[in-house]
Amino acid sequence: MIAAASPTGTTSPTGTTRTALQLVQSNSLPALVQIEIEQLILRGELAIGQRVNESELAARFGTSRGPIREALRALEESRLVRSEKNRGVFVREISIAEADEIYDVREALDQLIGERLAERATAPQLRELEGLLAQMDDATAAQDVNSYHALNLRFHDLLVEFAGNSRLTESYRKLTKGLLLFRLRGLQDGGGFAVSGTEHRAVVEAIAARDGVRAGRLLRQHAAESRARMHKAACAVN
Amino acid sequence: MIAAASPTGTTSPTGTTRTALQLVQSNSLPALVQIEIEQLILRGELAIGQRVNESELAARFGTSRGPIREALRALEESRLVRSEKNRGVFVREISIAEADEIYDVREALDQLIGERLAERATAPQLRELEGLLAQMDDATAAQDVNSYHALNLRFHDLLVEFAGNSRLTESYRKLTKGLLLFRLRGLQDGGGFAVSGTEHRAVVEAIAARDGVRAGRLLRQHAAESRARMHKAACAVN
DNA sequence: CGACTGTGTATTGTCGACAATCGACAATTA
DNA sequence: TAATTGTCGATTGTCGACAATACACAGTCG
Repeated sequence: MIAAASPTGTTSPTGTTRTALQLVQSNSLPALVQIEIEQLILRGELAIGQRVNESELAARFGTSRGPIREALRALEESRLVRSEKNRGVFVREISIAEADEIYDVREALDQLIGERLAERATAPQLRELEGLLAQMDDATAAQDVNSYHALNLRFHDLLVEFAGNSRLTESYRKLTKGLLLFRLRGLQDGGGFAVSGTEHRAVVEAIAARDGVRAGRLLRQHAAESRARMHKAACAVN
Repeated sequence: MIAAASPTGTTSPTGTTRTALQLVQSNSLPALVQIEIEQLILRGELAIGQRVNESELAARFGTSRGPIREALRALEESRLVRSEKNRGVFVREISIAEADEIYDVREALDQLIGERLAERATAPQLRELEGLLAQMDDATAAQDVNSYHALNLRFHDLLVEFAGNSRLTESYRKLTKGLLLFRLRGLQDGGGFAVSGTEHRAVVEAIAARDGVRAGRLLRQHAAESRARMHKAACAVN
């Protein structure tokens, strides 16, 4: 599973689930609602391009429309929805041109991530990454696309997390979330299964070798390959 | 002056002021309020760290608290304010460590900007940049710090705009806005007056020569120098 | 004298209600 | 018939009111 979305930006690093008490005390209702709606969008329960009905959401969450509207405004700021005056808010959809723009930025950030990781990654973190690689190999062997996809997301999320720059993490996450809104959802990463495996391993090796420029270059290339796969898959459909 | 903040992200490219009719029709009240509050923060009329009073703002803008709250939630998402439950929202302040994190990302983006500019900048755009350089020389000669600062902001804003990637523009703007929340406001760019001049000129020359790697490297260095100046200024104070 | 407790006020959090607007469909007219 | 206009239901935009909470301050007790 992807790291839990947190409107305050403070994601619990260890992935520990806080008690409901803490959660309701720290986060306000609009913030909770925001997380919930974001999940709805990212899971595809709210279809891309679909209009979001405020009253309906309010009824669903058992609140009034006020908190819902606040949450939607936040989601608009993070570009997950778009809002048309007097018409409502819609789940945002991005074109391939826009996905390209995102990839352009993402590649640059990926390079930075690689460089920083090579400097800062600790031994336990490296072990965790390698553990993930092994799991991904298993998923590949079993041809389990869903597991692989989840592991892949987690892998990249850990990479940026371990880079140790919260702003970088935030920017990167926002970008990747946007990528999930691509019209042709499902082929964001057109089944680049086995290929990714070796690429991932090379990245981790470069990090372990403390070779920043190589890690950066490899991670950037990896993002570029992902983009290329997206193009290929998109062309195959169109 | 810095490019007008637009909560929808669609900044008018030519800088044409739309009619009030269009503005009130396209942008909803919370969006307008958001722009207004953001300006208040960026101009320093709302002091860094200060609590923002919802009722007060509502009275000031002649609305109820609803739209104010929506605007504040959006500003929270863009990290210009932080919100504490049942206590209110505060204008965010960033430490030097956080500024460092932002600079880390900004440097990477600046490099990307330089590369893209060298590919895409048109002749008129180059002329506009050179015109700005001349104006900045004038400001330097007149020792007019305020004008220089405004021109400098505009220069960098044009650079990212001309790079022709809206997502990049958005990310970059959000980052630079965050930088303005640095505790020691005023010395974000510790008076690197004349120095910047030659750096800027070198960047524009590299772009004009269509040398992407050089433009990227120079622009990244320029950001690094800016960061260094911030550190120097901060140390001088502490 | 210091710490604790209980009030009062200011502010935020949430809600339900009403006005404004939009889109669709029916009615009208040339 | 086709285009225009009028009307209606649904949904959003905004508001004022009330509840919940936090903070400051006075009062009390050891």
